[in-house]
Amino acid sequence: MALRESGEDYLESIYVLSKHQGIVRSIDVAEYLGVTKASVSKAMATLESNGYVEMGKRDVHLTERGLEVARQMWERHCFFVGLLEDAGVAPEVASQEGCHLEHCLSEESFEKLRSMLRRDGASAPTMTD
Amino acid sequence: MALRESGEDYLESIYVLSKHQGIVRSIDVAEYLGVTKASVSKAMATLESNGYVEMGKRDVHLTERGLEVARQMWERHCFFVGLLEDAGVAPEVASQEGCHLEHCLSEESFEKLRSMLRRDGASAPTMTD
DNA sequence: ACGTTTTGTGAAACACGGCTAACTTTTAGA
DNA sequence: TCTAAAAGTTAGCCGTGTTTCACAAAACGT
Repeated sequence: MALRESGEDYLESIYVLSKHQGIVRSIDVAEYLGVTKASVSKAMATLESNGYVEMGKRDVHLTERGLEVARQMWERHCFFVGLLEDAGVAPEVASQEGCHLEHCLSEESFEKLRSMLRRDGASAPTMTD
Repeated sequence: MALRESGEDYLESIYVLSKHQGIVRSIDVAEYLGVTKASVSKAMATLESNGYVEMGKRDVHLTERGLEVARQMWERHCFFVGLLEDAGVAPEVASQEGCHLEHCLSEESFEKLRSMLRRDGASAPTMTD
C-alpha cells in the first residue's frame, strides 16, 4: 500500500522527535502535528500494518523501511525551508509551507532540482540529519 | 469558504481551456482533468455558489474572482514546470508534478521565491498568459 | 498501594473528493 | 422533425483522514 502525504508526515515527525527525545510516544506526535491522539492511534495502526513503524508498550519507532522514508522527507523539508528562507520568507511560514512542498516531487525530480539549485546543505531549519 | 486544491485545479483548467476554445463546457473540463462529468458537475455547483464561476445553459465561465485565482495558478504552474524542466525533468513529469507544487505556497512566498530564482518567463509550458 | 492523571484505543460521525448508475435535457444528423 | 447521441445532473457509495466522546490501561505521587 502506497504511503500518502499524511503517512509521510507521521513518519517524519517520529524521526524528528526521536532526535530530540529518544523515545517517542503517540501523544508527542499528536502535539507535534497538531492532531488528536485518536488520529495518531489510527494512523500508527495503518503504518504498523504496512511495516513502517513498530509499536512498543509505550513508544513508537521507525522500522528500517519507515526510517528511509522519514529521512528523505526530512531532507526535502530542510531543502525547501532553506530555499524559502533564502528567498526572504519568514522561518515559521517557510517551515509550514515546506511541509507541503516536500510531498510533491518524485525522488528523481527532487534530486535534479536540488542539483540545479545546489544549496549545499546550508541552513537546516532546526537541526541536522 | 476557502478554495481547496481541487477547486483551484478546476478554475485553472477552465482558464486554460478558454484560451483554446473560447467556450468551455463541463465535459471539456472533465476530459482535461481526467475526472468524470459527475465530479465536474458537483465541483461547479460548489464553485458557483462561492462566486468563482457562472454557469450558462451550456458553458461555464470564470467570474472576476475566479479569474484571479485561475491566472495565479496558471502563472505558478508555468513557473514550476519551467523550473523542473530546466533542472532536467521530463516535460510530462514536470507538468504533472508542477500541478501539485502550485498549490503549496502563499502569494507572498511565491513572489519571493520567483524573485530569487528570476526565471524571467522563460519556457511557459504550453502557451502564454 | 491506591487513586488521580496521563496516555492510548475504539466507535461513530463528518468533510472531501472522487466514482458509478440512472436519469434528464440538449444537440444534431438523417 | 424525430430520434439517437452527447452532455449534464442527481443520488448513493467509497476511501481517506480527520474529529469527539467514552472508556481502558499505565504511570506516578503521596
